[in-house]
Amino acid sequence: MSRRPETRVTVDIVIFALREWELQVLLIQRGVPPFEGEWALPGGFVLHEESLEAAARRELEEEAGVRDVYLEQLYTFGDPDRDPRGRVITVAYYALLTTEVAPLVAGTDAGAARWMPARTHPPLAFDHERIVDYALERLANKLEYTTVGFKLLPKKFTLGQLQRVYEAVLGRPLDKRNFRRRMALLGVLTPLDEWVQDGPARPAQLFRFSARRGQSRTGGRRSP
Amino acid sequence: MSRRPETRVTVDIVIFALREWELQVLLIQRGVPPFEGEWALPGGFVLHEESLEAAARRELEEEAGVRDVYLEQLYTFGDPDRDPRGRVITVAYYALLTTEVAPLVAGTDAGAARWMPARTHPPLAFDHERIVDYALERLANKLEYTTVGFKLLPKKFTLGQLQRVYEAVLGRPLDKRNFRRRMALLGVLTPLDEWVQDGPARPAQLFRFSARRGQSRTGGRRSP
DNA sequence: GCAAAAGTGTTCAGCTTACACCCATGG
DNA sequence: CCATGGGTGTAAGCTGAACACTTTTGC
Repeated sequence: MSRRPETRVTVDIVIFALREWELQVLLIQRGVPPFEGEWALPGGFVLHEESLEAAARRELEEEAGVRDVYLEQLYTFGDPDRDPRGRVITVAYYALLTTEVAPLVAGTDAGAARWMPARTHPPLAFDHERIVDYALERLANKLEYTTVGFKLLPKKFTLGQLQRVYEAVLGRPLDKRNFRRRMALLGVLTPLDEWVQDGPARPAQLFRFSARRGQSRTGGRRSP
Repeated sequence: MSRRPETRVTVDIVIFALREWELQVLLIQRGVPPFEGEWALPGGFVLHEESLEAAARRELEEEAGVRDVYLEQLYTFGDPDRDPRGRVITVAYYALLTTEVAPLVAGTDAGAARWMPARTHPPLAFDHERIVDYALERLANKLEYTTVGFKLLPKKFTLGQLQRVYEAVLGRPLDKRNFRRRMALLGVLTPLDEWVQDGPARPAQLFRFSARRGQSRTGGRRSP
């Protein structure tokens, strides 16, 4: 009885976080062939009885040690030759880590896992470059018509920090007054009675995000 | 040696076309269990050596008899219990048929394949309702910032027909003058020296679509 | 006092929306 | 002559982009 060649399904995750106000992605250095020694996205096989999102969340916990983060399906890549080991179809996700949980990620700067700038990183294994590029594009687009941006910040933040998030993701500077007006118009910012200092300058007011009922464009669907 | 339970991958396609200026989808009546006798999306298993898009195009040809149509990946559905036969992950696509090729589709009104209104159709097998709903939502969104709408029309069309496409997809009436100005501003309409009559009324000028170089938002990516 | 970031309004252009009438044709 | 869809302009409101100075603090 000839065994049919098997198709396997993986999830790969583009994990974004801000580090020193730069948008970075978490990459893993491969310890085994193929692409041994090269950098790749965290990911792994989908277990038989788990949903795709559950697989992605399991990998997030196993490889980055985080849970309850923003996660969204990106695209499914299935070219027959994308993995030299055989037929592997991957469902790509992207995740957004708040600045509170990002530092907790294992191997932050040593070991097999490492944060790298999202736009300038070493060549990646498999077709992972394409996946990162697409995730960047999706994230930048969603920033314009949703409130995903807040998922990269801590619970309390200043308007300057919020603007730096937008600038880091979009990759271009924004006008301070226009930006603040636009955010105010969104109606999702609650000012707090707290002020903090960022540098040797005037203290800035803290705000928190509060999604509006009925218009919770909190970042789009997790699944349709 | 215990055989690991296998995960299989399918593609399912929401095939849209306009019929009598109504947005319809092509459905297949299942001849075998599960869901025997119920309506479902056309689709099938991904072969071992073909890409996901190739699988979708093969199904389009096998089940609808069409090729060279607009096709875009939608989302991947992978809940463990979405198919009673076992673990089946499906990569959903949607396709847009021009009014020229739509009538050629097999079993147009008899047999196992049938066009049904996209918004009011019988209950569907598996999780196919969700897929159709999501495809409708995606299509309506893309109509607003791309030129996918033209993919549902013949090469030559009148402005009235173009407007009916938009109204059918968006599900609401549009203002004629505003619509025509907006289309003109897009700069993708080439007027022809031909006029046709739609009904017992004044003849309408024909136009053709011509994508502009450098801004070919022709409907978005087929793959990132 | 100087460097650094916070905070704050106005103007202009372009786009979207609302809205009504005459025209050409077939029956 | 009437029903049907084709074709056309204008005014008001809204949105996005450009743009500069004062304030508060640490050093």
